[in-house]
Amino acid sequence: MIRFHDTMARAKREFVPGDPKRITIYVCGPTVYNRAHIGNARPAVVFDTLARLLRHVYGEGSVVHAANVTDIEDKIMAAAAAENVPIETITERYNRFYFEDLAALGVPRPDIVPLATQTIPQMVGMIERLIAAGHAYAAEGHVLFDIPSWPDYGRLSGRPMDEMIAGARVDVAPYKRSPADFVLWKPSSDEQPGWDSPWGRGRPGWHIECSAMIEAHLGETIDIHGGGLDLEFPHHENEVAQSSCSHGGAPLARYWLHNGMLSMASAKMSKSVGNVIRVNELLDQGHKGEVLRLALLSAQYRQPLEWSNSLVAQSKATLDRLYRAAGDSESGDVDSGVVDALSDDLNTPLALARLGAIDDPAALRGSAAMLGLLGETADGWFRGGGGEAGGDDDAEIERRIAERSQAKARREFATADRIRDELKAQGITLEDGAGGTTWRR
RNA sequence: GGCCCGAUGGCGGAGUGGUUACGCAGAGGACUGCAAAUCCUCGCACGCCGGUUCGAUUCCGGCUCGGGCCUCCA
Repeated sequence: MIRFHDTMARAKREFVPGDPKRITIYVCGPTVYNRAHIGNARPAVVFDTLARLLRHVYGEGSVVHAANVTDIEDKIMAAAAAENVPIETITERYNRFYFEDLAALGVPRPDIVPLATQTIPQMVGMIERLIAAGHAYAAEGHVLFDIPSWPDYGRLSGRPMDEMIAGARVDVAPYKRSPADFVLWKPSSDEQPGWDSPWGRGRPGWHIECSAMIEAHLGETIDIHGGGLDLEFPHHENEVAQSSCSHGGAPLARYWLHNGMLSMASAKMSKSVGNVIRVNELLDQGHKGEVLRLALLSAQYRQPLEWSNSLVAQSKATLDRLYRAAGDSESGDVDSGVVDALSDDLNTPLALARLGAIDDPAALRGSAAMLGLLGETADGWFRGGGGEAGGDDDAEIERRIAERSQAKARREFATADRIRDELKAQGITLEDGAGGTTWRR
């Protein structure tokens, strides 16, 4: 039995998909105007792991995993203006970087990656239905969602609606009927990107994108909606309102899963605070993507996670040990203890602990795949990354080792140790085993 | 201010009403020419104050501290 903590229910619930042959997952993706930091990568890694579990349990072709890319947004427009280029230049660049970074973390491209700019007609259609149903209104070129028209507003995030309406503390635009009403569509000037609509040339608000993309690609009610905890309000709350109100009250998602935030220096990692470290920076520092992935999975996904050098170092050490244990074996059966741990609200730390207890190298490798780990050979893991980093190539290393072995055979240990020290200086560690000497970088 | 979450050993991090992980780091031992790796052993914890209970780290209440959302945010 799989159980997930459902934000809407505020409790763990047994997972029962609407259709076990087609389990639908949607995760809010990036707005592509700069490079992803490691905090942005957490939901991608978490929900990729979730998809791996579901595919294992329900069958390879049973999961449809979608994650959007927001490629029209005011920050993108600002970035494009700063470089004096069209927004496509910005969005295509960072879209590509985003999936490159994720690939390094062992996250494959989701099955469906809709672009906001290619879903405009669906958004317009949804807005029209919301207006017709009395849940939205047009005013001064804008269209706004009418929050008082939807009594369930606030249920997901557990906020009383009347308080929110009364407590809006930002400047309230004059065209809003109620302070908390949010924008579905806004007008664009001639210079700004825009699309023709019944309300004039304009562009969509952020929240409607996800609702429309889910409707277009996955249907009215999906099984799992994921995303960062910081999106719970207002973004997800608004999605619920838009989708339910345009679908005659049908729920948007059966299960809402929210991952906790990554922090650094004890504060949430965020661009506005500036305490971010980008995925590509970490990779450039020589950390392998799999190490970063393990670090992200070292805490259960709902918990906050403090990012630090020590976390990365510990993850590296753990992975080294796992690779040594796995050796060069083929991938074998998945350990049921690992599946059980993941089935309990994706308890990755417990799954990792059980992984470490597996004796059989093939089972270890097969089980690690559930977490997206141990994806390469042990040789590749320990010896890869050489060559261009300077130092000897593999053949030269082998020659030096042979030289040292001969010295050892003559019991000239000073010579043997000198060779070992010289290799050590190049980052090559030797291990004398029963079957001869092995080495790793 | 409102709403919500967390507090476990040097560090990371599960879990449990009564013997509790696991990893990293550390100590000792085996092995080794010496190392490395591996194996064995060891030490160290459940924020504070009450309550319930035969018994609480685990349940309840209060407190303190930390964090998140309420504005863009994974």
